[in-house]
Amino acid sequence: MGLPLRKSKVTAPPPACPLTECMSLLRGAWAPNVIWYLSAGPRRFGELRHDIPRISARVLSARLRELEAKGVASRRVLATSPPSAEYALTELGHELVPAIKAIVEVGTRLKQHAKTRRKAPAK
Amino acid sequence: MGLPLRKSKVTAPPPACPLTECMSLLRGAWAPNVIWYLSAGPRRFGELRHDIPRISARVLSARLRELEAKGVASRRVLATSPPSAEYALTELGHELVPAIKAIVEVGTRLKQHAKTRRKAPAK
DNA sequence: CAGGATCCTAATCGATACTG
DNA sequence: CAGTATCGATTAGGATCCTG
Repeated sequence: MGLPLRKSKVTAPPPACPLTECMSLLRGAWAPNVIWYLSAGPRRFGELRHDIPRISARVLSARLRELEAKGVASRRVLATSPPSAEYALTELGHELVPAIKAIVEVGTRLKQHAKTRRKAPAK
Repeated sequence: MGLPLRKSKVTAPPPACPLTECMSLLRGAWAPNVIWYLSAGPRRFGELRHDIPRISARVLSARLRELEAKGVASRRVLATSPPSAEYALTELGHELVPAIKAIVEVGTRLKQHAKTRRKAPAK
Protein backbone atom coordinates (compact mmCIF):
# COMPACT_ATOMS: atom_id res chain seq x y z
CA MET A 1 0.00 0.00 0.00
CA GLY A 2 1.23 3.41 -0.78
CA LEU A 3 1.61 6.46 1.33
CA PRO A 4 -1.53 7.97 2.85
CA LEU A 5 -2.66 11.23 1.29
CA ARG A 6 -1.63 14.23 3.32
CA LYS A 7 -4.20 16.88 3.85
CA SER A 8 -3.39 20.21 2.25
CA LYS A 9 -2.00 22.76 4.66
CA VAL A 10 -3.01 25.55 2.32
CA THR A 11 -6.11 27.57 3.03
CA ALA A 12 -8.24 25.64 0.62
CA PRO A 13 -10.37 27.63 -1.82
CA PRO A 14 -13.77 25.99 -1.36
CA PRO A 15 -16.15 28.14 -3.43
CA ALA A 16 -15.36 27.17 -7.00
CA CYS A 17 -11.66 27.86 -6.72
CA PRO A 18 -11.34 31.63 -6.34
CA LEU A 19 -7.64 31.38 -7.04
CA THR A 20 -8.27 30.27 -10.58
CA GLU A 21 -10.98 32.84 -10.93
CA CYS A 22 -8.84 35.68 -9.64
CA MET A 23 -5.84 34.73 -11.70
CA SER A 24 -8.08 34.86 -14.73
CA LEU A 25 -7.94 38.63 -14.61
CA LEU A 26 -4.52 38.19 -16.12
CA ARG A 27 -6.10 35.95 -18.70
CA GLY A 28 -4.25 35.37 -21.89
CA ALA A 29 -0.75 36.34 -22.83
CA TRP A 30 -1.49 40.04 -23.23
CA ALA A 31 -3.41 41.26 -20.20
CA PRO A 32 -0.23 41.73 -18.14
CA ASN A 33 1.28 43.79 -20.93
CA VAL A 34 -1.77 46.00 -21.18
CA ILE A 35 -1.77 46.61 -17.44
CA TRP A 36 1.95 47.22 -17.55
CA TYR A 37 1.73 49.89 -20.21
CA LEU A 38 -1.23 51.52 -18.54
CA SER A 39 0.65 51.68 -15.26
CA ALA A 40 2.55 54.83 -16.24
CA GLY A 41 -0.62 56.74 -16.99
CA PRO A 42 -3.65 56.93 -19.29
CA ARG A 43 -3.06 55.73 -22.80
CA ARG A 44 -5.00 55.59 -26.04
CA PHE A 45 -5.91 52.55 -28.08
CA GLY A 46 -3.43 53.31 -30.82
CA GLU A 47 -0.68 54.02 -28.36
CA LEU A 48 -1.17 50.67 -26.72
CA ARG A 49 -1.06 49.01 -30.11
CA HIS A 50 2.23 50.76 -30.71
CA ASP A 51 3.55 49.79 -27.26
CA ILE A 52 2.73 46.14 -27.82
CA PRO A 53 3.52 45.68 -31.52
CA ARG A 54 2.61 42.03 -31.80
CA ILE A 55 -0.89 42.35 -30.40
CA SER A 56 -3.75 42.46 -32.85
CA ALA A 57 -6.48 45.07 -32.63
CA ARG A 58 -9.01 42.39 -32.00
CA VAL A 59 -7.25 40.97 -28.98
CA LEU A 60 -6.32 44.37 -27.58
CA SER A 61 -9.93 45.40 -27.82
CA ALA A 62 -11.09 42.20 -26.20
CA ARG A 63 -8.61 42.45 -23.30
CA LEU A 64 -9.47 46.12 -22.71
CA ARG A 65 -13.16 45.33 -22.60
CA GLU A 66 -12.50 42.51 -20.17
CA LEU A 67 -10.34 44.65 -17.92
CA GLU A 68 -12.96 47.36 -17.99
CA ALA A 69 -15.72 44.94 -17.12
CA LYS A 70 -13.70 43.67 -14.18
CA GLY A 71 -12.97 47.13 -12.86
CA VAL A 72 -9.25 47.02 -13.53
CA ALA A 73 -9.28 49.66 -16.23
CA SER A 74 -11.51 52.52 -17.25
CA ARG A 75 -12.42 53.86 -20.68
CA ARG A 76 -12.93 57.48 -21.60
CA VAL A 77 -13.94 58.61 -25.08
CA LEU A 78 -12.34 61.91 -26.09
CA ALA A 79 -14.28 64.41 -28.18
CA THR A 80 -11.49 64.88 -30.67
CA SER A 81 -11.41 64.50 -34.41
CA PRO A 82 -10.94 61.78 -35.30
CA PRO A 83 -12.39 60.33 -32.11
CA SER A 84 -10.02 58.67 -29.71
CA ALA A 85 -10.41 56.62 -26.57
CA GLU A 86 -8.25 56.79 -23.52
CA TYR A 87 -7.75 53.93 -21.12
CA ALA A 88 -6.43 54.10 -17.59
CA LEU A 89 -5.97 51.79 -14.66
CA THR A 90 -8.38 52.09 -11.78
CA GLU A 91 -7.10 52.24 -8.22
CA LEU A 92 -7.41 48.50 -7.85
CA GLY A 93 -5.85 48.05 -11.26
CA HIS A 94 -2.76 49.86 -10.07
CA GLU A 95 -2.40 47.40 -7.24
CA LEU A 96 -1.77 44.64 -9.73
CA VAL A 97 1.38 46.32 -11.01
CA PRO A 98 3.65 45.43 -8.08
CA ALA A 99 2.54 41.81 -8.35
CA ILE A 100 3.34 41.70 -12.05
CA LYS A 101 6.65 43.37 -11.35
CA ALA A 102 7.45 40.75 -8.75
CA ILE A 103 6.71 37.92 -11.14
CA VAL A 104 8.85 39.46 -13.84
CA GLU A 105 11.62 39.89 -11.30
CA VAL A 106 11.53 36.21 -10.40
CA GLY A 107 11.30 35.26 -14.06
CA THR A 108 14.38 37.28 -14.85
CA ARG A 109 16.39 35.73 -12.06
CA LEU A 110 15.12 32.34 -13.10
CA LYS A 111 16.63 32.81 -16.53
CA GLN A 112 19.98 33.89 -15.13
CA HIS A 113 19.88 31.05 -12.68
CA ALA A 114 19.34 28.57 -15.50
CA LYS A 115 22.69 29.48 -17.01
CA THR A 116 24.55 29.28 -13.70
CA ARG A 117 23.05 25.90 -13.03
CA ARG A 118 24.71 24.35 -16.04
CA LYS A 119 28.08 24.72 -14.32
CA ALA A 120 26.99 24.08 -10.73
CA PRO A 121 24.31 21.40 -11.18
CA ALA A 122 23.23 20.58 -7.64
CA LYS A 123 22.88 23.48 -5.29
CA MET B 1 -5.54 65.16 -37.72
CA GLY B 2 -5.64 63.27 -34.52
CA LEU B 3 -3.62 63.51 -31.38
CA PRO B 4 0.11 62.81 -31.61
CA LEU B 5 1.23 59.52 -30.13
CA ARG B 6 2.73 59.89 -26.70
CA LYS B 7 5.88 57.99 -26.02
CA SER B 8 5.58 55.29 -23.40
CA LYS B 9 6.83 56.34 -20.02
CA VAL B 10 7.26 52.72 -19.00
CA THR B 11 10.68 51.18 -19.05
CA ALA B 12 10.19 49.53 -22.37
CA PRO B 13 11.06 45.86 -22.64
CA PRO B 14 13.36 45.86 -25.69
CA PRO B 15 14.64 42.28 -25.92
CA ALA B 16 11.68 40.34 -27.27
CA CYS B 17 9.28 41.44 -24.53
CA PRO B 18 10.60 39.82 -21.35
CA LEU B 19 7.36 40.73 -19.61
CA THR B 20 5.38 38.35 -21.78
CA GLU B 21 8.08 35.77 -21.47
CA CYS B 22 8.26 36.01 -17.69
CA MET B 23 4.52 35.96 -17.25
CA SER B 24 4.48 32.76 -19.26
CA LEU B 25 5.78 30.90 -16.24
CA LEU B 26 2.25 31.15 -14.96
CA ARG B 27 1.12 29.73 -18.26
CA GLY B 28 -2.25 28.19 -18.51
CA ALA B 29 -5.06 28.25 -16.03
CA TRP B 30 -3.46 25.82 -13.63
CA ALA B 31 0.14 26.83 -13.01
CA PRO B 32 -0.83 29.30 -10.28
CA ASN B 33 -2.84 26.61 -8.54
CA VAL B 34 0.01 24.16 -8.66
CA ILE B 35 2.40 26.72 -7.22
CA TRP B 36 -0.18 27.65 -4.62
CA TYR B 37 -0.64 24.12 -3.37
CA LEU B 38 3.08 23.47 -3.38
CA SER B 39 3.67 26.60 -1.32
CA ALA B 40 2.79 24.88 1.94
CA GLY B 41 5.36 22.17 1.41
CA PRO B 42 6.30 19.20 -0.78
CA ARG B 43 3.41 17.34 -2.29
CA ARG B 44 2.92 14.22 -4.34
CA PHE B 45 1.33 13.90 -7.75
CA GLY B 46 -1.81 12.28 -6.46
CA GLU B 47 -2.16 14.79 -3.68
CA LEU B 48 -2.02 17.64 -6.13
CA ARG B 49 -4.66 15.93 -8.25
CA HIS B 50 -6.79 15.75 -5.16
CA ASP B 51 -6.11 19.40 -4.26
CA ILE B 52 -7.13 20.58 -7.71
CA PRO B 53 -10.01 18.27 -8.56
CA ARG B 54 -10.77 19.64 -11.97
CA ILE B 55 -7.27 19.31 -13.37
CA SER B 56 -6.58 16.30 -15.57
CA ALA B 57 -3.54 14.11 -15.06
CA ARG B 58 -2.29 15.11 -18.46
CA VAL B 59 -2.29 18.82 -17.72
CA LEU B 60 -0.95 18.44 -14.20
CA SER B 61 1.90 16.39 -15.55
CA ALA B 62 2.59 18.94 -18.28
CA ARG B 63 2.56 21.90 -15.89
CA LEU B 64 4.81 20.12 -13.40
CA ARG B 65 7.31 19.31 -16.10
CA GLU B 66 7.26 22.92 -17.27
CA LEU B 67 7.71 24.30 -13.79
CA GLU B 68 10.54 21.88 -13.19
CA ALA B 69 12.24 22.84 -16.45
CA LYS B 70 12.02 26.51 -15.51
CA GLY B 71 13.47 25.98 -12.07
CA VAL B 72 10.29 26.83 -10.20
CA ALA B 73 9.68 23.36 -8.86
CA SER B 74 11.71 20.26 -8.18
CA ARG B 75 10.86 16.59 -8.52
CA ARG B 76 11.97 13.80 -6.25
CA VAL B 77 11.13 10.15 -6.80
CA LEU B 78 10.51 8.25 -3.61
CA ALA B 79 11.63 4.63 -3.27
CA THR B 80 8.29 3.45 -1.94
CA SER B 81 5.96 0.78 -3.13
CA PRO B 82 4.14 1.65 -5.22
CA PRO B 83 6.52 4.34 -6.39
CA SER B 84 5.60 7.92 -5.71
CA ALA B 85 6.96 11.29 -6.73
CA GLU B 86 7.21 14.34 -4.59
CA TYR B 87 7.22 17.87 -5.92
CA ALA B 88 8.36 20.99 -4.12
CA LEU B 89 8.93 24.64 -4.90
CA THR B 90 12.48 25.84 -5.29
CA GLU B 91 13.64 28.99 -3.51
CA LEU B 92 12.76 31.13 -6.50
CA GLY B 93 9.50 29.30 -6.84
CA HIS B 94 8.56 30.35 -3.33
CA GLU B 95 9.06 33.97 -4.29
CA LEU B 96 6.18 33.70 -6.73
CA VAL B 97 3.73 32.95 -3.94
CA PRO B 98 3.46 36.51 -2.54
CA ALA B 99 2.82 37.81 -6.04
CA ILE B 100 0.06 35.30 -6.63
CA LYS B 101 -1.36 36.12 -3.25
CA ALA B 102 -1.38 39.82 -4.12
CA ILE B 103 -3.22 39.19 -7.36
CA VAL B 104 -5.81 37.03 -5.64
CA GLU B 105 -6.22 39.76 -3.03
CA VAL B 106 -6.94 42.36 -5.68
CA GLY B 107 -9.23 39.97 -7.50
CA THR B 108 -11.23 39.36 -4.36
CA ARG B 109 -11.64 43.05 -3.65
CA LEU B 110 -12.52 43.59 -7.29
CA LYS B 111 -15.43 41.21 -6.95
CA GLN B 112 -16.72 42.88 -3.80
CA HIS B 113 -16.26 46.25 -5.43
CA ALA B 114 -18.36 45.16 -8.39
CA LYS B 115 -21.36 44.67 -6.13
CA THR B 116 -20.91 48.00 -4.37
CA ARG B 117 -20.66 49.77 -7.69
CA ARG B 118 -24.15 48.80 -8.68
CA LYS B 119 -25.52 51.08 -5.97
CA ALA B 120 -22.89 53.84 -6.14
CA PRO B 121 -22.09 53.97 -9.85
CA ALA B 122 -19.57 56.81 -10.09
CA LYS B 123 -16.87 56.87 -7.46
C1' DC C 1 -8.54 56.49 -35.00
C1' DA C 2 -11.41 53.14 -32.54
C1' DG C 3 -13.03 48.73 -32.81
C1' DG C 4 -16.57 45.23 -34.49
C1' DA C 5 -17.19 40.94 -37.92
C1' DT C 6 -15.42 37.01 -40.01
C1' DC C 7 -12.26 33.25 -40.87
C1' DC C 8 -8.67 30.45 -39.53
C1' DT C 9 -4.55 28.57 -36.81
C1' DA C 10 -2.49 27.13 -32.62
C1' DA C 11 -2.43 26.21 -27.83
C1' DT C 12 -4.81 24.39 -23.79
C1' DC C 13 -7.68 21.33 -21.50
C1' DG C 14 -10.61 17.14 -20.16
C1' DA C 15 -11.79 12.29 -20.61
C1' DT C 16 -10.41 7.90 -21.42
C1' DA C 17 -7.37 4.16 -21.97
C1' DC C 18 -2.98 2.25 -21.20
C1' DT C 19 2.07 1.40 -19.30
C1' DG C 20 5.78 0.78 -15.66
C1' DC D 1 0.73 5.48 -7.86
C1' DA D 2 2.81 8.12 -11.53
C1' DG D 3 2.62 9.07 -15.49
C1' DT D 4 2.00 8.88 -21.19
C1' DA D 5 -0.88 8.57 -25.58
C1' DT D 6 -4.69 9.76 -28.21
C1' DC D 7 -8.95 12.29 -29.35
C1' DG D 8 -12.15 15.84 -29.36
C1' DA D 9 -13.92 20.31 -27.43
C1' DT D 10 -12.87 24.90 -26.08
C1' DT D 11 -10.49 29.11 -26.55
C1' DA D 12 -6.85 32.65 -27.23
C1' DG D 13 -4.79 34.78 -30.89
C1' DG D 14 -3.63 36.73 -35.78
C1' DA D 15 -5.01 38.65 -40.23
C1' DT D 16 -8.07 40.99 -42.96
C1' DC D 17 -11.93 43.65 -44.08
C1' DC D 18 -15.17 47.07 -42.83
C1' DT D 19 -17.89 50.78 -40.25
C1' DG D 20 -18.67 55.14 -37.38
